[in-house]
Amino acid sequence: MVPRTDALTREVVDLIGTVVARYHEEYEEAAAKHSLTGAQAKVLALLSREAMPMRRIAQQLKCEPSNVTGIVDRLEARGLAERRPDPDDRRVKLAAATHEGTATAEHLRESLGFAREPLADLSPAERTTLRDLLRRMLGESAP
Amino acid sequence: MVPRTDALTREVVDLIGTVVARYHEEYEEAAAKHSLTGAQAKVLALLSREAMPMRRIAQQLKCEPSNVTGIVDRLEARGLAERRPDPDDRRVKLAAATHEGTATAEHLRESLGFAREPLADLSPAERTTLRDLLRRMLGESAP
DNA sequence: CCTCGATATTTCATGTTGTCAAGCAACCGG
DNA sequence: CCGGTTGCTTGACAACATGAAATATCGAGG
Repeated sequence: MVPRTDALTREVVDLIGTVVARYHEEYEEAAAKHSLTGAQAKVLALLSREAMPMRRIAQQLKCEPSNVTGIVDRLEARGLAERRPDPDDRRVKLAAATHEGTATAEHLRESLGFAREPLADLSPAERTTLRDLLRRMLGESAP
Repeated sequence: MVPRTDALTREVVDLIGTVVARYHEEYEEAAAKHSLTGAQAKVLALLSREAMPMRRIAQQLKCEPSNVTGIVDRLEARGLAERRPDPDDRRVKLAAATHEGTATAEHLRESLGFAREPLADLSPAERTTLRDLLRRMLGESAP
């Protein structure tokens, strides 16, 4: 049993909190550079990989589908996404990134500095260690 | 130079993204259990440590001071926080957690499972390693 | 085939968070 | 005491988020 007041655990949690905060900052900042909000950037990143029904976007974002309607509306209004009918189910609308949307998502990924800057100080061996620790932390050790 | 497409770096970034997502989920969930939003919970956590001027809350949250007004308004309306005059500067209002606010913040901290659950699988030595790597990643090696 | 319940999306009402500009009160240096 | 700055609030507005109700479609059972 890990006592809640364990100084080491507390410190790690604090550090993770800092990582989370910084990640968000950079994400919002990168999105803003393309005149996107964080939510719009997230959806666009999803759609740039594959088209998907509104309902699935909501699941990924962990929010209500009615919310997604508005976000996709705004992406669509700017020509970054579009709605297509699903040939298999006429209830479903498939949201997809347009050409321009895919390009924007690409730029976004590139300008997301968090990938390189903070990790640059770590050697490959350290990065491997970090990867393994994060994996275990997230419980991906199961198979 | 670290190539952007480095598979290891990419994987670590993905893992961090997952950590960030999970952290947020749990934070919002824990806040919701006390009928608080994430922003309210964050401010309450700050205030439970020490009273501070509105302006400083805004700095910590990285948002406009006018935004903080509303959040503290809602906390105040529920008796979790209060505004006190600053004896040294009559322009300043010190926001402080009430008794009940402090108690709520305490419960919040406890119900924030992220502290223990995911780290439980790591040995103390591994946690130390993780701490050191995170520290270096965040550039705290500077002294 | 037809109806009934379930599903996918949207619309509407409402609340919270966030920005920005404008306003007021209080501080401070000359 | 005056003028500029600082701290906070207010107002208008956009985005995000939820929940309830409306619409259209699907699918299974009668």
